[in-house]
Amino acid sequence: MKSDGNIPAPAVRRLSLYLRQLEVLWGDDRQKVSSRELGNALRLTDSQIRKDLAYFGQFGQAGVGYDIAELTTNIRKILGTDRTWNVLLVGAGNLGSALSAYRGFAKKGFRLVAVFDSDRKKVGKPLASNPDLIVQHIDELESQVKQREIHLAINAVPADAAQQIAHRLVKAGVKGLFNFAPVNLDVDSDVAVSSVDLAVQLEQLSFQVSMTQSFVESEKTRRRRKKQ
Amino acid sequence: MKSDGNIPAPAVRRLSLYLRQLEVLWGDDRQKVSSRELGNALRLTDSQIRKDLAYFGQFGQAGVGYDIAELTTNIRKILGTDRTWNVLLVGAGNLGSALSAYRGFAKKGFRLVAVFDSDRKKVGKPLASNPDLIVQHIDELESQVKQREIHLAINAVPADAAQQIAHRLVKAGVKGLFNFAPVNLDVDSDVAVSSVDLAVQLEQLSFQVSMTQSFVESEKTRRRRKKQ
DNA sequence: TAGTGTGAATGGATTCACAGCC
DNA sequence: GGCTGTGAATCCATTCACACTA
Repeated sequence: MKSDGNIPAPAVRRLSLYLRQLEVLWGDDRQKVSSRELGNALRLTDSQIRKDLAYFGQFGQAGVGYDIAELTTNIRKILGTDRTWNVLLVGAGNLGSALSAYRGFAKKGFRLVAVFDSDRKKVGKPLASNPDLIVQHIDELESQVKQREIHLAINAVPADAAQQIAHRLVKAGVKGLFNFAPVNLDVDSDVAVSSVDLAVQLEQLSFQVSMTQSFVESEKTRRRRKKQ
Repeated sequence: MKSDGNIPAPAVRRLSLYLRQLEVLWGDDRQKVSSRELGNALRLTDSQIRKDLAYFGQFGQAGVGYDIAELTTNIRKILGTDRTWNVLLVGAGNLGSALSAYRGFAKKGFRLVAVFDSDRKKVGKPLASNPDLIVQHIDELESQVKQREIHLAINAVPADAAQQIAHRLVKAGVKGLFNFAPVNLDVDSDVAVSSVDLAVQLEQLSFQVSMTQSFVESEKTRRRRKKQ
């Protein structure tokens, strides 16, 4: 594998999509795939896929394409998912609870090993949506991170607590934060943060829908109808 | 407001972040803010913020900055969130259920008005995490979309059903899809799609964490310790 | 012939730098 | 003096086009 000669972030994001598609092809018992075919499936150009992969090494065979099993293995290595990651969850509310039940994580090698909450009423009880996990009090956080070698955390606490929890997680030694609170987390530069703001996603849809001419027109006629 | 003279997608994404920060400032009873100050809070350059806003109009005052209330109103208009959007949810599983309870949507003017599932055991019952909503059978989808003027949908069904549901939603008249399934949805080009793949987000963290030298080093010594 | 890997060309987005305004 | 709005310059990502290989 090539060394990190400054790889574009968009390329890394697409790597995950390539992997997802390769897993589909693998399930279809396919052996080889070309950049063209991958591109068609993902609505990307073939040259982009070749360029992205070339950042990391030479995985293809001219005239043949890429070996699906081999490329899958290689992308997993690149993404660091050729191992199991222990993950902890902070926040046993609705969202946290749902995330703990999400099967997709385990499929990719992410193992949820601990759940924390500050609410004493929840502590000591199993999670409804995943009874294997007993909620621990947030003050157990630091010791558990060390004992169980946890490097990744999902932060599913309310917005007003998110920054403080992030700080504690980082101080405890967590290296990557998956943040659901609608705030910009401030952390050391050697800690990775990936944020999903659910409301922002809907806002983006709102923008795109509002832009499309067909929608604008239909809204106009709707309002005309109402006035009458 | 300027007409759509081809606006960069990244600029639109940042608009949501500006809005989020403006709401914080508004809560602090602030009147004005400069691009510099906004930039510091969001870790962006001041010129980027000015350029982004300039795509849509002239909202600032030289020497003074931007009026917080005014800019907030303007960005809401741009994003199309100066109105209420009716939203439906498909999939009353763990994730869908959690999403239905998420307060953040309502705060931004997104009103969840219907929930659908194919499981007859769930139909007719209220959602545990949001008892105001009664789960309807998926076959009610088409009529409800029309009757209740629903333009946005959250798709929280399993991966193998996601494409089929997306197709039905679009055919029923939904114009924007918020997709949680780990698949590339194929829809008409006038329909907006915004996808969040939770496992992909963790994969990206895994990559970033694996890259940092400090992590690589600590893993090496950990393995050494284990061998002894 | 089919398809990769990659330098060169293009296209976009970000930053710079400054005129103009409060 | 402080700050916006914006062309120009720079930086980065994507696409093109083709030499090369199986």
